[in-house]
Amino acid sequence: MVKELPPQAVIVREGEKPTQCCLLVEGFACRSKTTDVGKRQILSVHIPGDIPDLQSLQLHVMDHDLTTLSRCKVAFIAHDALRTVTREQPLIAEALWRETLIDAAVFREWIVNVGRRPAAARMAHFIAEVGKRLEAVGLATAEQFELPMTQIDMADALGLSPVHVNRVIQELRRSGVLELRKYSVSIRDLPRLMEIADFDDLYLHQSAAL
Amino acid sequence: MVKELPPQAVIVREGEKPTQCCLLVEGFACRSKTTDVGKRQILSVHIPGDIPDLQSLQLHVMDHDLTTLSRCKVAFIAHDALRTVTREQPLIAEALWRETLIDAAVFREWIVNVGRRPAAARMAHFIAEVGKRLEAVGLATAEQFELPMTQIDMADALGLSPVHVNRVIQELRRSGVLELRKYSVSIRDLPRLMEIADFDDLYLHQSAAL
DNA sequence: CGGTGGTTTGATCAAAATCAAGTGAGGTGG
DNA sequence: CCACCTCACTTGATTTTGATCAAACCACCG
Repeated sequence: MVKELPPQAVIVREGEKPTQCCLLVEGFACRSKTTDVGKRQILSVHIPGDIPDLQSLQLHVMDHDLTTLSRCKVAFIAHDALRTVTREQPLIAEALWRETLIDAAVFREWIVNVGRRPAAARMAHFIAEVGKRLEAVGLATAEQFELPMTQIDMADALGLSPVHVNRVIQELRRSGVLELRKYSVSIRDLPRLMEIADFDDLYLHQSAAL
Repeated sequence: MVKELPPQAVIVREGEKPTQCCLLVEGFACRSKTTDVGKRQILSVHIPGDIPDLQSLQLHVMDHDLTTLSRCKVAFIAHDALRTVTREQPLIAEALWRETLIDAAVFREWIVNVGRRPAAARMAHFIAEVGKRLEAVGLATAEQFELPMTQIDMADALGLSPVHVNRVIQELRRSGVLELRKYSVSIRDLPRLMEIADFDDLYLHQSAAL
């Protein structure tokens, strides 16, 4: 079952117990949590081909929200159906398991990003990651892609304030590393970006298995 | 195959391709990454019963280090053996998959912790989490347990400087929330700690499935 | 046109980092 | 047995990074 969703639409909310998973067919989505005091943290950004709530197949209650960033086309797959397949086809189960493990690897890198890198590096790392992932699924080059996030969204992804995000972007622009305007990224100096970002794509586990 | 390891022993290192998983039988271990500029970030802390490198069964190259914190007893399980079991017993595969998904849920919470919570809340959250998890496996109460980490280790887990960790601990001590000395934690005011921490154990997914 | 949401700018403030010394408890070797 | 070393913890002073506050600015839109 395929559905069109507008930007900022909640797909699943923390506390819910979904009976289906959501395959992102078109558009961008993100997972997030909000603290006590109303501060939001984005946990991951998702692109077409991702199943951002695949974990709900085994973890019955959502511990975070899943929201669209842009207009999205999503396909819903019933847990029952998925479970039938995975029980009969262990290799498919393993492939899906692997997907969730890559997800976890990205979370780990985000912990490092937010915990130990200064603001500019955080920003650079985030951009580099999204570019790499889009490139891997053939949706863009690593140097040029759409990114339908406001500076406020990026702030929530990077654990920074929106004002500071704005300043970091300007700094990266001024130093000729990248352009970043209205939902679109152009990387001018990829090697430099990677260096600022301390980026190593190992954690994306994109190389063919084994 | 069971092995005794001293504190600070590397179990697996980033870049390696292990052929076995490690079940922690006794002691504490942690996963970590180190940036460019030599800053370490601890990604998770592991207690007896955990299989901290279970992901290596499907993700062939380690994207982080796994190290002991205290003296540990670890059992190694060959990937081959594990794979045989999981292919024949889908329910076991699912249980292991579920474990890795809880792992991921903890990573998500750590992103929030490090990205959006002030230092005292970070500390409190970390302590609350470890207590809860130890309690769940019957190794301690949530109020009183051993925690073989130096303040430097905690700094690396929380994305803070060691000096600041020290000050935060003193503040929590002074306000009667907890004692924290020489590898041992005593929580004096658990409700208050939970409140400071903005702690909700939902993300640990400890309640019986479904 | 006026509203609204996102971006930009400047000024000020606060949290946490860094720097620099000291303290103190084990552990080791002379 | 004691001097000494090391490592963790502590303290104070200072600096830095990034947050907050407040106000424009600017497009796009109904």
